Amino acid sequence: MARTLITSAIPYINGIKHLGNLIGSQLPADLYARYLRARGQEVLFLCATDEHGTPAELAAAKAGKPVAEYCAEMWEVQARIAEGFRLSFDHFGRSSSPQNHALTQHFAGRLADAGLIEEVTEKQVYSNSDGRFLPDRYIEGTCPNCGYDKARGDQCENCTKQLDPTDLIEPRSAVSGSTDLEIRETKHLYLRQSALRGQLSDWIDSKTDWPILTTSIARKWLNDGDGLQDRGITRDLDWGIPVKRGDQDWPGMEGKVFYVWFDAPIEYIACAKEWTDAAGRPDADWERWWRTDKGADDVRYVQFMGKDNVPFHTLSFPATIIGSGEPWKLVDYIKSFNYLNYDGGQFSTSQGRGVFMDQALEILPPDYWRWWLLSHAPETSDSEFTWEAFQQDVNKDLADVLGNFVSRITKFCRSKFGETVPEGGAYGPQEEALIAELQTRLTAYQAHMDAIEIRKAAAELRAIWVLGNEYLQSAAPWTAFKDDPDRAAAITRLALNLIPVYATLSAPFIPDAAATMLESMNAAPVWPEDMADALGRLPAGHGFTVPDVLFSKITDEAREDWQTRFAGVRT
RNA sequence: GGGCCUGUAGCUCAAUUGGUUAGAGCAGAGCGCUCAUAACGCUUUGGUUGCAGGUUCGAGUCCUGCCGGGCCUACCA
Repeated sequence: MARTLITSAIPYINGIKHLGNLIGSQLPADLYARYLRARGQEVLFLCATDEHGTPAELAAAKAGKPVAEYCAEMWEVQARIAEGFRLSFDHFGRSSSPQNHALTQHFAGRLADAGLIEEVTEKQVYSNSDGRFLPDRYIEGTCPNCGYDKARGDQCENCTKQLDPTDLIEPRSAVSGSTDLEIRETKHLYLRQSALRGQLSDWIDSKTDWPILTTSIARKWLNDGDGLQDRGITRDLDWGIPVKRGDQDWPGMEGKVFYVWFDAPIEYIACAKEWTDAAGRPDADWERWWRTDKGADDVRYVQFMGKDNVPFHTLSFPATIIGSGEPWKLVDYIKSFNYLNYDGGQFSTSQGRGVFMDQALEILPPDYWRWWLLSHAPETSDSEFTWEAFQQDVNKDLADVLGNFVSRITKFCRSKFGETVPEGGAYGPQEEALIAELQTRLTAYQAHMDAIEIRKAAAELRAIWVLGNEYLQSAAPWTAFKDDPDRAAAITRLALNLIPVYATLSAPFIPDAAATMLESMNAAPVWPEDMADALGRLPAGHGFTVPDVLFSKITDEAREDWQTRFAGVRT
């Protein structure tokens, strides 16, 4: 059986993510995982929280909590919200897990043994009053170029000039505002990515089926200037994975931790071990997904991420894996996304602009969000969320086209034949034409889903829903019932059979509604490989119940209310 | 500054990689139906494909320039 390993970019720990983050990786990954499972594939779908780094420490300090405690709490919050959106992770891990500590240290040791680690002494800005080294962008000051007084140490946002922290006039800590800064020497480990440039370049060149967005970003980094640069993989922080060489201490690196971008992708692997450890299962059970020498050579590995994550997934992480010299699974396909904007601007976590995942679930069930976000996934360019479009699209697609179809045929049947699939009549030319059309569209739908063309798949699915309404309109069982009840029975029987088919096909997008549809029809989710077959599955005499309204509509009042409520900044 | 992406109907997006008359959904207009969540179906109005050149028998698609939007630019993650 085909096997697919799916990972979603792991969300950072410092707060609740917004809808732009959701559609950028977790939601499309979930769609694909659910689809492949429905097609009978064995799937391992992993995600986790990304917990290390300066922002996590600062967020914890702001919350007045030890960073470990803060992260544990935020992991709970994110895990609960993920459940709320029905994200079907096989395991939702933590980059701070013991498994990731051990594995990250293991990789560092292997890379060092391979001669791919270099120790570099460099100068960093240290803030005495904050008691910490500060990353360049956490230093603020006046731009020497344009005079902007909130320029960051890496770049001035006003004139876009790239800066060094020492360029700033009157530099201060962005954390505390303190000007008590000094330059200190510190030693760090660098991953010699430049030594792997040829291998990485060949590997990227072999990925001819990848989106141009993905490969062009990778090539830019490979070829820009002097080519791929070596990268520091350690930091002077308290919170993180202590620098070790395998299980040995690393002389001279005491008190330092690995850089978050070094350990975060490794968590994709460690997460699989967390998954089997939690169930008390042997390592072989996760290694068959990750080690090509232990059964993973037939696994297809697909990653989902926003475009900002592409360099780390196309270069840094593969450099870690290739450099280790061990037979770990490399990614086979990367699906990357552009950004979702909010009502004319960007969603912003730091500015609290837009709709956040917890708020979204407070006002509407997950299927509404899933459908709209997925059917508008920013695949080719940035896309935009507006409340008007959201209301209009969701009401039309979910309530009018799909929900009302289920409602009209179940209620028609109940009033004329009772809550039982009616007996009598036979499928004729009209039914054959419908089945042929469904089969054609099903093939297209599957092709789009296989190719992870999400918007196209959503459009095709919607077209499949529309076929049900077209059929009812032209077959008009309410007319036939008057002088040919057998004919009306056959039409009704077919239309009722559409419900479990629609539920099964729609489940990756709208799992809750799909479950309700199946439950009300007393049916099981069976993928309709053959439409004629699938539409005969509910036989005459099969009992069902008319479901409650599947999707109630978003009223103008509610939309206006939300529009106002989410216009400002989250407090 | 450099690199990459992008610009198609009022809105959101297609267009088999250079091939006939540029297509869908929504919104608008008209008609039909009465099973249904005032839902559904049919028909229909919208286009100098950002602008200006060029290559070609043929350009939304390729080339050049310009204009607009976006992303990245290696210590945020």
